[in-house]
Amino acid sequence: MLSHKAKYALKALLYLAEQDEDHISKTIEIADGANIPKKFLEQILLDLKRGRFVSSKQGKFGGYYLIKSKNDITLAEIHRLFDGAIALLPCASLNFYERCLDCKTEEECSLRHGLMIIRDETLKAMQNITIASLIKK
Amino acid sequence: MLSHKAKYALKALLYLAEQDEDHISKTIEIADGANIPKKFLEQILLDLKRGRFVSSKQGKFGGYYLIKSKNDITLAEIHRLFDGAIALLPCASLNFYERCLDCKTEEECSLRHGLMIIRDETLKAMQNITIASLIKK
DNA sequence: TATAAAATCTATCAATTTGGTAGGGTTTTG
DNA sequence: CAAAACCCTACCAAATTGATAGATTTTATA
Repeated sequence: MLSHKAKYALKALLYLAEQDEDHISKTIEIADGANIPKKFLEQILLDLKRGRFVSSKQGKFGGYYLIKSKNDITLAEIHRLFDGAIALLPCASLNFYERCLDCKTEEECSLRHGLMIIRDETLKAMQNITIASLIKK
Repeated sequence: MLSHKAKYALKALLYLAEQDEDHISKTIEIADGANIPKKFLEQILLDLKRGRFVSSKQGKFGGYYLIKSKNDITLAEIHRLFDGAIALLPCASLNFYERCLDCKTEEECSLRHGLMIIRDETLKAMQNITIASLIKK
């Protein structure tokens, strides 16, 4: 399941993607528009900025805006940024790999192969869902 | 990600599936064989029993055994039993549906449609991974 | 029938994660 | 120069997770 953070991030990105080109959105505007607690949203927007999905302008009339095309922001990326691995176990993960400590031998654990198949399928599907694809319905 | 419970459950089922037909496995035997903390495994086996994947015999020479074919136990079922919904949000779930409370209108939330696509793909993949498929490698 | 072995039940617990809130500080700009 | 916004750090309560502990019930058999 997605965390609230990831869900809010997607909704915030959706909000930004729906604005006119060159429009800068204030935090409070996004919070109201997407129904997200403002202070919580602040942290999320900072994460999105660190992830180079959005950028910001400070000072009066400042705010946030997309710096990545809505066609290029995928569910997979947002999931990884906020919720980490897409695979079901760390030993089957591409980006968050860790060895299974409870597997007796150092060989592959019995689950790994199957979970890598799941990961590939899920990843493929998640890379197909973009912010743009969520808008046009 | 899978919880330890779900992971241990899969490993325990794998262990049981690899035994001879009619063999009854004691908890301690499964715990040692699959490297699972014994007391924790006890709870998991009870859950698997309630889920009708295994049955048990009490008393001396008792233990656990599969009552569902290893070809019919899927990753999807184990995920649902221990970790709940497969969908990324409750509003996109088949078995654990709940309305999005933070969506302003009562209509579908903007994420729902995309997440249902992911759910379908993931579910299909997870239903293809059975205990039997994990054994033959 | 006593006893040993095994499942089963009920409670508890520490650590971590989650979903926030609070309160400032810093930077920019009218 | 002050307002408006970003930015940062800390804290907090509730829930979840990953167990452990101990008592009880059931069963086979010596």
